[in-house]
Formats: sequence, structure tokens, C-alpha cells
Amino acid sequence: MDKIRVRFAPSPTGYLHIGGARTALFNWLFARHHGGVFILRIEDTDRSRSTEEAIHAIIEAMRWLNLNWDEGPFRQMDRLGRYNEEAERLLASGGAYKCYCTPEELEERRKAALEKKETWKYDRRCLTLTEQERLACELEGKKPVIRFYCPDEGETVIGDHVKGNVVFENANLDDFIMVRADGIPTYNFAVVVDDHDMQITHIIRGDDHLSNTPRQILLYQALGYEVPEFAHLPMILGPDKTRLSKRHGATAVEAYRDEGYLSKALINYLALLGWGYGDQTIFALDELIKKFSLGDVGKSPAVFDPAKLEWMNGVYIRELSVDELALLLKPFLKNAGLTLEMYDEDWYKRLAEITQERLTKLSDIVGLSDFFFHRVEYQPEAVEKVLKKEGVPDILRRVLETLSDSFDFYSDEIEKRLRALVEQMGLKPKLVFQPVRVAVTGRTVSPPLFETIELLGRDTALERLGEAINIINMAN
RNA sequence: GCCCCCAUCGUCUAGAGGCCUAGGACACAGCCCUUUCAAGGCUGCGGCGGGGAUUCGAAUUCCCCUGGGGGCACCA
Repeated sequence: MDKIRVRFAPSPTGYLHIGGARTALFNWLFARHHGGVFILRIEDTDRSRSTEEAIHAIIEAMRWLNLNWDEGPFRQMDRLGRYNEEAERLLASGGAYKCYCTPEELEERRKAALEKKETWKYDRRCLTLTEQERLACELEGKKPVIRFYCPDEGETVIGDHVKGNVVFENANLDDFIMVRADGIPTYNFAVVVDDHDMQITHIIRGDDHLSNTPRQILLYQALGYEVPEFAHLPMILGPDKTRLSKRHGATAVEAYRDEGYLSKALINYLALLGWGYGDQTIFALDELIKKFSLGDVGKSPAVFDPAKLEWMNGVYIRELSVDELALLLKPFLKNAGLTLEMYDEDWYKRLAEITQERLTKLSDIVGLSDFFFHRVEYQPEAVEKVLKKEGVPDILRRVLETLSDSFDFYSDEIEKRLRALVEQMGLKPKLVFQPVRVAVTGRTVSPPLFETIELLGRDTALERLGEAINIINMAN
């Protein structure tokens, strides 16, 4: 087989969507698996909806996901000449014809047909225009569109790699518009010329394109092109089983990045949406490349499950080294305004270490560690439930004394001394540690206590212990 | 309305006629570990949409129904 060439061809009308990312990923995996070429092409022929920002956003997202492309990004708007050439060629051979019907006229006729419960198909009014009538239209200043002359007999078969053979009656297709009145090609035409020119061997895309495929195949044949292979991926759905969209929550890849998802986790999760390899759920990237095949792509649509993505993200966060995690965490802290001069690199690494298995998203670090960066805010509930218990002031005083002793302020040593105190007081560990936790963090839930005390530093820890004692006294 | 696609736990899926008493993962519940929360371990809950047909035997093959999705633009 010739060298495999695939492409991802988004239209730049918004951010890179989860579904688009999945399509890009499958193309990329297929290319990498076969040592082929992955091409990025921007389908920007919809001039009213395409924007430069969207192009940048898509490219950014692709980079973040590490879906590197070998050729491109190509832009369809740069290739207008080619479409023109091919359209002229088809016009000359009778495979296409000019149509002077205006959108308004068409809309009217479409409506009328629908009212009579007839299926609308372009009525070929302009197919039989005489040269004189044509000239008259031109003189009126009408700009024609170019329509494909669609055969009304026979059938077109797609040999799809995931759907199998799909048969369409040509009679159900109509003479669709290839080139708009302004000379810009429509999707169905541009995509065919591009895929041919770029020697695409496999077209892997969402199955929302399945019903467009026969039109495109007919176009390939009319233009004398070799028809490529097709693989139509099942849609990604929201919880209500409709096509995944903003209504269902975040769908932009960059939103996940900003929430603190790791690209590797997103990739792994996306790979499982429509593809599977036995019972396995966690795949390293090279494993994905090695194991990916179109044959293992499922036919049925998949519901996007944010909960599973979250879980998987946690798995990937736990796989990070402490150094890597510390580096990734910093921007999230900074963004939340949580910074403090006194904390050095090592401090952040320790923070990463003690929060690692508690993070499901990088952004979780904010809620988990904010008390390190500003005054304690005692949660009323925590004060009520823990600090106001019998004997707590005494316990906190004893802890304060213990931590005031001169010793190296490390978690191991802190733990040793506090456990000794617990022993000495003859209390259950929990009875001592929970009040201490609330005293130094303001709440009942926190990272591991002794490490937290260490990271707070002796001064702050003692200060907060004292503050807690005051609060209790004042309440009484 | 017309055309096309799809159908196993709530979700992602394994399953290509007997290995299925339908397996795994997420979620959920319980227990263990434990200074909290996590993480981890164990256990549990939970499914082949319905009807025919083929077969000694069907989640697996075929047909119909139902349900869901997609397309039918001078959008892609």
C-alpha cells in the first residue's frame, strides 16, 4: 500500500471541540501507527463564520494535545484557483452546470414542495437553459452557482472501515451546489479537490458526514480521481444522548486545559470514546499508537462522561513526578492570587508531594492549600464541631508547648513529638489531631497534618494554635 | 416527510454460536486501612430494548418493530 496520508480538517468557527479533538486524535494515531503523514487543513470557506481567532485557538489546542502535524496548516481560501480549475473542467465535461436560481427563489420552491409533502430536490430548472436564456440572466447581472449534475440512476456504495458497506440510491441525491455565486466552493466540492490534491488515502471523520459521502464519491468519479478509503467515527453525545454541545457543559479543549486537566489524560480518555482494546483503560501514548486500529473502532455513539475523565486525570496526576507536579501547580496558585515570597522551590515541591493523591484536577490545589497563603478562616462548623469540644483548649495549649520546644521542624519529628504527647495524655489520637487540624487550617479536612504543620512553619503554626485558643475562650 | 447510521450494567465497553451463572473500568453503596480528606484493598448494586426466524444451542446470525442519533443549506 502507498504511504498512508490522513488529515484533520476543522472549520475555524470556534474553539477546538472535544469531538473534533477525538477526530484529530484518531487520525493522528492512525498516521503514527502506520508511519504515515498527518495533515492539518483549515476549512475556511464559510466566510461569515470563519475567524482568525478560531484558527489560532484550534492550533493552540492541537499543540497542547501534542497532536503534531507533518504538513500544513493549509487553508482552503488559499486554494481558490484550484477549485476554479476543477469546476471549469467539470463544467466543460457536462458533469456540472450553472444555475441562476436565487436563494430566495429556491427557498420558495422548497417550501412549496414541503407543503405538498413532497421531498425537495433541486428541480434542474437551469439545467436546460438555452444559451439565450443564460445570456439574459447574465445581462440581468445574475451570478450563477455551479451545480453538480448528479446521476439519477444507480447507487453509490461506501465501503466504510467502521460502518461496513453503506448503500445510497443516487436518485435520492440532488444537484448540490459546488461553487457559490461568489466563486467560493462549498464544502462537498472543496473537500474532494483537497483530499485528492493532498493525496489523502484515508478519510477519518465523524459520522455526521456519512450522508455527504455519496455526493463526494460521485464527485471523485466525475473528476476522474481515485476514491480514498473512508472511516466514519460514531458521534460523541451528551448525557441526554444528543450530540455533545455547549449545553452539556465545557466542550472546548482549552476549557479542560484551564481547569487543570492533563493533555495525556484527555488523550487517553478521548481514545476510549469509540475505540477500545480489550479490558484495558489506561494507555501510555506509545501503547495507543501501537494498538490503535480502525477495526477496533465501535459503531455506536458514546456518551461523554466527565466523571470518568476526572478520575483518569487523577490517575495521570498521580503518575507525575513531584517536580513536574510542582511546576504545573504554580500557575494555578498564581492565578488564584495565592503566592507568598517566603515559599521557595522546595516548599512547592513539598506541597505537591502532600497534595498529589488528593488532586483530581490541577485547579483543585486552590481549595486544598489556600490556607497556606493567607490568614486562617475558621469555618463556623469546624469551630462548633471540633474546637468547642470539652478539653480542647488544654489540648491545644499542650500542643503549642510541644511545638515550641527546640527541634528541627520537620514532619517526622513533629509527628513523633505529638504522638508522644498523645500517649502521655492518654487520649485517642483523633481527639488531639482533629482540633489541631482545625486550629492550623481552619477546617476539618486538610492535607496530612504533620506535613501541613511543617509547611506552615513553626511561627505560623504556633500563632494559629494561639488564635484558636483565643477563639474558644472568647466564645465562652 | 425522505435518506442513512446505531442498539450489552446509569456511563465507557469486553463479548465475533456453546468458554456467559454475561467480564472489566467509571459512578454509586458498604467494609478494611487511617489523625481528616484522599489514595489503596475487598465486597456489593447493576445490563444483553421487544417480537419472530435459523440452530441441538444465540448477547453473538437473519427479518420486523421500537427507541436513539445524524443528514436532507450558496454550513462544515
